[in-house]
Amino acid sequence: METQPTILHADLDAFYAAVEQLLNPDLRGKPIAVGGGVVLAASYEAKAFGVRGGMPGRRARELCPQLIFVSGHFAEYRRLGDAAIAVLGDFTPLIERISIDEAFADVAGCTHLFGTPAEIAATIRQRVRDELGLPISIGVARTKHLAKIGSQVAKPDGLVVVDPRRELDFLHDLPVELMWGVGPIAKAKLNEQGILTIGQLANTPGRSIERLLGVAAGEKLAALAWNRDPREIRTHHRARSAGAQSALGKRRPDDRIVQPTLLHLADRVASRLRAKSLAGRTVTARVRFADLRAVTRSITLDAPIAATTMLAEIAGELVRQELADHPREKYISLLAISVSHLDEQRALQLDLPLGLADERRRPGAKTGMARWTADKAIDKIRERFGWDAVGYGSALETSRSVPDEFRKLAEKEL
DNA sequence: TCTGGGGTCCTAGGACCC
DNA sequence: TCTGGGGTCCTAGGACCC
Repeated sequence: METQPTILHADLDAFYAAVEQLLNPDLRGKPIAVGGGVVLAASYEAKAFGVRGGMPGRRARELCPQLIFVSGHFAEYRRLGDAAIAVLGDFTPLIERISIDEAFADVAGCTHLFGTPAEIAATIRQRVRDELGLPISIGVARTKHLAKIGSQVAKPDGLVVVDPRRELDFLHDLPVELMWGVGPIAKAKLNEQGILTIGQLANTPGRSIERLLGVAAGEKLAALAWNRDPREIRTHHRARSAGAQSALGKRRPDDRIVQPTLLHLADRVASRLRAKSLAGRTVTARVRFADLRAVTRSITLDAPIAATTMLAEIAGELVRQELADHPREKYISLLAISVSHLDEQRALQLDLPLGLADERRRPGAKTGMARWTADKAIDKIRERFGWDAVGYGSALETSRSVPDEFRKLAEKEL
């Protein structure tokens, strides 16, 4: 007797655009894009013209002159995304949420209550349609990889159940780029070798794939191509890093730009860490130049930090080194800060100034205790009055190319 | 007319330790 | 003087995913 396919992958179709068309009936059936300077999301009608997420608004308008731009209803995305995932939650607690609009679920334990996995998937799709007004595609299979591919094949607004007896038949005819982990670069390398389908990949010697894509990727893809996917549903993820970035257009790497930008980024990252009683030992700063080449520099500290000004200063030093290493670069186009090696801070330690030892090297600087107190005070005010009530980096308001609400949607739970 | 912002994981070289 | 090997951590870059 075979294992039944009980893994579902559910994926809301063109989610942000679908929400806009739900909220405003005039937009239904029309090519729309959420965003302005940059396309954050496009409706299927717009995708038909080649409009894609991340594309400059101007380019999108060239491709599709009748494209309608709408500013996003980000709070609605949050609400409806959560509501859709909650429908899954009515069937099983075994849910792994991937993003605002996508999740895996394992329904093995509830088929006696609700019917076969295929019936459950059909019910979920109907309920999301009826209760929320949104199309959602679902793949059902024995593994996450097949379920994910199933939902991609099912789009838009479809359901695909992969018959356990026909898994390799299903898989091997599909193009390699449908596999998890095959992006534009890997696809090009594989295609160059005449490998177009997953079946062709499966029948290529493991060694040549590893030579092409590296050992880890080669082994992973070979396993997936033969339908060996050991990954299980993971309901609790621990984030391994937290970061923030800001595109700047094209600017001279001037302290008057760099410092306030880094302070703002540090503020975003550090306050998120403090809210979850986390701190991190490794600070990474990224500078992108005008030609979009980027360099990173990182430092691993002896003790984890979560203080805004300290993070900003360390990032500032890293950025200074990067700029010094590239004296011929006249312009920068992006700054980013990331903190990793995250560690849970015990409540007791949290009330103490972290990195106090650093003060010795900075005579005259604010003490660690003073900084910590200032951070905590800001956190408290924000708890009561909202993020914008107080903080750093207000000078940057005008240069923000993407709304903060959009950023928040992309943040993973720490 | 060069594209936003949040992440994860892998690779490769070097330092350092036993 | 030249010779071995394994393991861990750090750093920089890159591919990929949503």
